[in-house]
Amino acid sequence: MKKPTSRDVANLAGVSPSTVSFVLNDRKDISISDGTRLKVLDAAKQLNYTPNQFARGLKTNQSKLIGLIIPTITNPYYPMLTQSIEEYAASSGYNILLCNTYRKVENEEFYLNLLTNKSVDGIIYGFTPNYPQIACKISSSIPVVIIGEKDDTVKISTVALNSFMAGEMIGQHLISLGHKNIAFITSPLEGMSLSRQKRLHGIKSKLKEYNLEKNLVIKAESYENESNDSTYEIEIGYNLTSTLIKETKVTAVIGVNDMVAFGALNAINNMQLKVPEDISVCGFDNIYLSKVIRPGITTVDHLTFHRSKLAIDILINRMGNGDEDVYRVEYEPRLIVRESTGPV
DNA sequence: AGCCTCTTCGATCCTCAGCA
DNA sequence: TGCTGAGGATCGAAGAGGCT
Repeated sequence: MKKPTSRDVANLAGVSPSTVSFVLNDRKDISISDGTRLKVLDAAKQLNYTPNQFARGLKTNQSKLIGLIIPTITNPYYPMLTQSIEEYAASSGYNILLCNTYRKVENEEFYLNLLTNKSVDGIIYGFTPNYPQIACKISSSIPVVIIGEKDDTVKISTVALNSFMAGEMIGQHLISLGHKNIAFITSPLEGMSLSRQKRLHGIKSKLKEYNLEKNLVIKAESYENESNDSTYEIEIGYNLTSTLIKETKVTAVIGVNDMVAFGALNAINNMQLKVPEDISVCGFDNIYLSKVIRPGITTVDHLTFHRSKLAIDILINRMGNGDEDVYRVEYEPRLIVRESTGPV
């Protein structure tokens, strides 16, 4: 069975292929009689015709595809990001090609090359690139926008979140509740995780303001153990918190993200302690689960939808109008206080 | 064998002819 | 003169076929 083409539609309707193109693309600058228009639409419906996107791209030099690169799908933050990007891109007539790097540099490079070969119209990074040199090189031929950390050395438009401020917000919140012994638990801090480091710096800076910096306990999983298992981050939170409670007298635990905070919550519950009466727990990202579980997790919202929308707008502006400017937009995070944090 | 030219795929769009 | 719609060039890559 051969897929019907515009020529088949034209033959059935008794018009030329160009007339089919005018009608189906609803060209306002060309007048077509209502009778011809109806004949074309009927023929297209009868044949169940859909335009061949590759052929269209051949002529227009547009694939209407945007490549979205994310580091993992196991953390619900990234599906949330993907969904908001997909929805907004669709409303502008674009489709998304999703690439999951599993936080591996070689996968990132592979997908960048794949997306270039697939002739996508633009690329969105859902995180700060681990390979900025390659991303910069590709951005000279394909529009690229990063939804990640602000980095002035990278000449790519970036829609960032102030992770330092996010850390400060959490720190200030816990201090205002009277917490003096605070722990920060995290997946590996080495190498690639700029946002993890900035969150920590923000927390440190706020504690320093109150002369509490020395009280901060930092527990990080080692880089060698980083995995793509779907429960990996929850396990880190669980294991690090279990050790923490045995070894120290912390009254508040900050997870590097909500998933790690979930693990902390489980560990505390398992040790017959109460959240927040015995230990307060908070995280970052404001994923939907942090609102659903009990107690709800105090966290920092990333304004994911707004940032996704802006990233697509910047990308489409460059794809459509050839806008060469490099934009660096930084959003201020929002603290979301829920039941998992309380007074000491 | 190696190189070059032509053809093919399907949709789009510019140009132009026919007609009222 | 304006409306309508046909003809054909064009896009990029791959394969076929011809020539040296």
